[in-house]
Amino acid sequence: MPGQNTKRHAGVPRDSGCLSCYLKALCIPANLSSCEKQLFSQVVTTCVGLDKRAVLVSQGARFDSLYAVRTGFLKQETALDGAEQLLTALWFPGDIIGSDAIGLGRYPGTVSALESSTLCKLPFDSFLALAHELPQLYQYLHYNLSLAMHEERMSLHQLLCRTAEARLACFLLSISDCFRRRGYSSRHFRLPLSRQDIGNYLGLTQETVGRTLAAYQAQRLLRIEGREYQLLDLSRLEQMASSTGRRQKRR
Amino acid sequence: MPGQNTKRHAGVPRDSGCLSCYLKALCIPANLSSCEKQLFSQVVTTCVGLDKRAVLVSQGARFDSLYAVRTGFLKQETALDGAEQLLTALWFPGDIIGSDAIGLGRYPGTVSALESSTLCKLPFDSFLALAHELPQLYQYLHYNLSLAMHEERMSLHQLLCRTAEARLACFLLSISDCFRRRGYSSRHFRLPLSRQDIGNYLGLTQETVGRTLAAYQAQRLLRIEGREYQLLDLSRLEQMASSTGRRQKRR
DNA sequence: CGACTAGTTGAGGACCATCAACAGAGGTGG
DNA sequence: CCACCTCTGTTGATGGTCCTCAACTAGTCG
Repeated sequence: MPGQNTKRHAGVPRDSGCLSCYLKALCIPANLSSCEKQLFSQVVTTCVGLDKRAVLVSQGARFDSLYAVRTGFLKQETALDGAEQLLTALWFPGDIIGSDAIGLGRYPGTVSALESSTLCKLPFDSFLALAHELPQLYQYLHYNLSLAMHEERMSLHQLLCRTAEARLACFLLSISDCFRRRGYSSRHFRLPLSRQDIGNYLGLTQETVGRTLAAYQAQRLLRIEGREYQLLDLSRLEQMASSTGRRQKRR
Repeated sequence: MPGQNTKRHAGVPRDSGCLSCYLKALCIPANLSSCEKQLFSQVVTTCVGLDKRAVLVSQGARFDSLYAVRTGFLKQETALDGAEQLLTALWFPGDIIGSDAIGLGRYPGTVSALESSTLCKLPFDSFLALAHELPQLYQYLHYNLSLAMHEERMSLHQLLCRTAEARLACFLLSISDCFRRRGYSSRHFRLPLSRQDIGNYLGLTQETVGRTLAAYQAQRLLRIEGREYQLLDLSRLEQMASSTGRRQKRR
């Protein structure tokens, strides 16, 4: 349904071979032989390009494909019946979009690009058909779904009983870790999210997010210029992130 | 590792045939033919009995089996480095325990029985071997992992920006729905959790949980006697549960 | 009986949502 | 060029929510 998208790239479908993709160590084919990667490549039908702010899938649309992120940065927003808008997921290069839609049969939120991005589309039917030949693909699916569920559960349960200060520290550190695992700097990165987006992700208001970040800067824990973040004191951030309970005990 | 358990049933291994189990419509074999259920039955090696408070698996133990709940009620507690203790999952009859351990290779929390319970043990190796024959089992796994991830994500993201009042209403309604789906009363049930447990699940303190429940009773929304809960006004509870944002706007 | 656990109640104050006003950046049109 | 709008982010005042600490009751177990 390309018509639904507000903006799109001219669609430069890059050579979509997984063999030559520099993300192959992060993405699905990681533990396939090169012969199997060749097979897998055939499932990757198109390489989708998205401009900044362009919509990949709309909330409620029927699920048919997973997408692997090649370049860029995407978010998922889920609207509830009220005026409420939750930011329910963020994706980096190497991540798979859509694994929360398999069970539901519909995409549970609107996915859009935070920067211009390129993605590999994996039609789920073809994926399952291939998985019948290559059980490693099934395994990949279990392991990753299970791991994602566990990590999501742990981090959200932790956030539930944390102050705004600790929630933001958790958030920045997990973003930092995402960049680190992908070979970028863990201390200096661009995070193209508004204060409002961050607030929607963490269950805080934009004012609180702004004030807390300002307090961090005053304490020389980090430096922010626009949407560029520079983490200056990772160990103290970690300390704040894991500070137990909602409040500091009085002494 | 039965030796790790503090208490156990004498181990009455009931006839473990899935064909005769009255939960078969809820549990994994739901969409298998009766011939395939027969095959599946052979994977279900033992029927484990647990006394109240007995431990099924300890946090950090190596993952080897899923467990299906036949009767009873279980919880998972995860200890973090601090003194923090989170209640990260609850399971009812028909639920599968351990799907958050597949990716990690270890059980992420200590699972114990809130009432005396019986479970079917499904060694994961055998499960995968059988799934190679019966791809429906793989499908079952994907669909349910994906659905569980999505529901967990949505409910926890909602809780993040809700007041104690709304969090508790969400919690009670979701428990009520669990009972309804299993054919029990959705308005009158026994919930063998302490205030502390509920607080650990929702990110609140036991005092706040107690006070909020007392306020509900004063408003005739529900009645509590010990750990018996009777929901008197479901529609107003639903209204509180979905009340948007953290505070009521002033008028 | 004392020891322990689960639950209740009250006082005080930390935390953060809310509302409002404002500043700067970027885009548009005349 | 300027006037105007929108979007994003900042700052301040105010008060509701709920955490913390403490004291107390009731029930259970030895």
